[in-house]
Amino acid sequence: MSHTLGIRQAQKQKTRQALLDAALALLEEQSLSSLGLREVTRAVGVAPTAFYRHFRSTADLGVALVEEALGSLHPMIRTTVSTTGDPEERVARAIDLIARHVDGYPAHVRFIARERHGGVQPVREAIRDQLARFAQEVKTELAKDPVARGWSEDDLLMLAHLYVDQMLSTASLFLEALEGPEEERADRTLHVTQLATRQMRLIGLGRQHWLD
Amino acid sequence: MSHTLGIRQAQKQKTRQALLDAALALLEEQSLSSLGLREVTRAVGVAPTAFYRHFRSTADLGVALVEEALGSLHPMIRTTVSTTGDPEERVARAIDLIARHVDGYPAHVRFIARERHGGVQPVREAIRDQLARFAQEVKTELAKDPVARGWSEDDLLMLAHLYVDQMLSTASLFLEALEGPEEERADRTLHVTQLATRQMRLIGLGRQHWLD
DNA sequence: AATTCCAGAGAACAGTTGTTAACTGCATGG
DNA sequence: CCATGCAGTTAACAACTGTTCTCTGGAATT
Repeated sequence: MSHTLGIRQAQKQKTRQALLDAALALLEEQSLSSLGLREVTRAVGVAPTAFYRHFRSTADLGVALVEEALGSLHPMIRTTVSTTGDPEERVARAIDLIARHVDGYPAHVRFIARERHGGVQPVREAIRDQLARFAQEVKTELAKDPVARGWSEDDLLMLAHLYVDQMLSTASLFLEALEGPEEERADRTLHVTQLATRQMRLIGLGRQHWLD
Repeated sequence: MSHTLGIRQAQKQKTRQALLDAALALLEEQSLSSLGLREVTRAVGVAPTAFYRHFRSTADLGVALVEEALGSLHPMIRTTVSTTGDPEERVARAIDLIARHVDGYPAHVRFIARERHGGVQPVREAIRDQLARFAQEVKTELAKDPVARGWSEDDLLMLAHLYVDQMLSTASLFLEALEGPEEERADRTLHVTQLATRQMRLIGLGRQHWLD
């Protein structure tokens, strides 16, 4: 579908990606609202004015980062809350998937956790929209389960939001474990896994007895 | 207990509080990591250098704000998860308490939600510590309930953390409803109340069937 | 081969930032 | 009453910020 783009466009996208990468790295130690455009271009090695060829402002760049961090994550949702296997196995699989994702893309996870309630409105909205999409997808996945018989649409969405929040909370905990000193890492990761497993299990129990 | 402090100390505390108030107001539209010390002193109407008489840095001020926002909240915990009344009534009371608190101190709630995963490490740690204290208090309150018979200490703390996270999430939703346009406020507040009620109810169900 | 386009460079702008030093005036304790 | 302490002021600093305008070299188009 995408015909090979010329040298021109390719080089442009390359610098654009370099700007996004540099920004993401800088955002490990600060918030988006304090990220300066000069700071980003300096890290990439281009002139400050080059920034404007790609983004209107750092807030604009932030919205693009939301897309990069969450946009490609939708296919994963289906497998995370898939219907196959017994409940206990499903919980273990979901948490393992979260742990792996945090391991693979820690900066993305940190960015989302930080800017979800951060100081830049357009970015907050972009994250909220993406998470709402996740909740919708989780909802349609939940609806497939026989346990969902007799559930109202509202209740399904309510539970979906609870799951999405729980996933984010767990991801954030895994990230904190990852940031700590090397020697504590294994212990803390295990601890988070156990905590998250039991919380998910408890929510699952509430789900089973919802219609009593 | 506190003997009346002299004119000198009183005036100092007054400016200190003015700095905290001004900072909190400025933080409604940005994050702490982008808050400048000059910005704060300008808003108060004092010289920039006066700032140093009270705080080493804006990060230091942030830690003081955490104390102000959460420190005085501990007595409320007991009533929020109190043991009296039937489960449904307790849920309603807890959510009503949260809604009232968000109404009374919206800036404090926003600050905590924003800086919990924000870009300033000492502030993150201060919030984490306070929330851990909350969890401990919720845990001892949960332990009083007959339903908690046979629960391990770990499981009690696991549930306590789940409740604390849920409270924060709910508070944040109430805040969003409060920030929206006047005409939507009532509707959105009601919607959040219903959502939070059902989520708490579901967690309560999981709690009841935990030992099956 | 000649022309247009455009990503990035360069220089300059007014305004901002945190931090230092030396000061002033007034409440405080001897 | 007088000497000390200290909250807040004033002035100055080098460094930094976002944004504008002008320019350039090479890819893209004709």
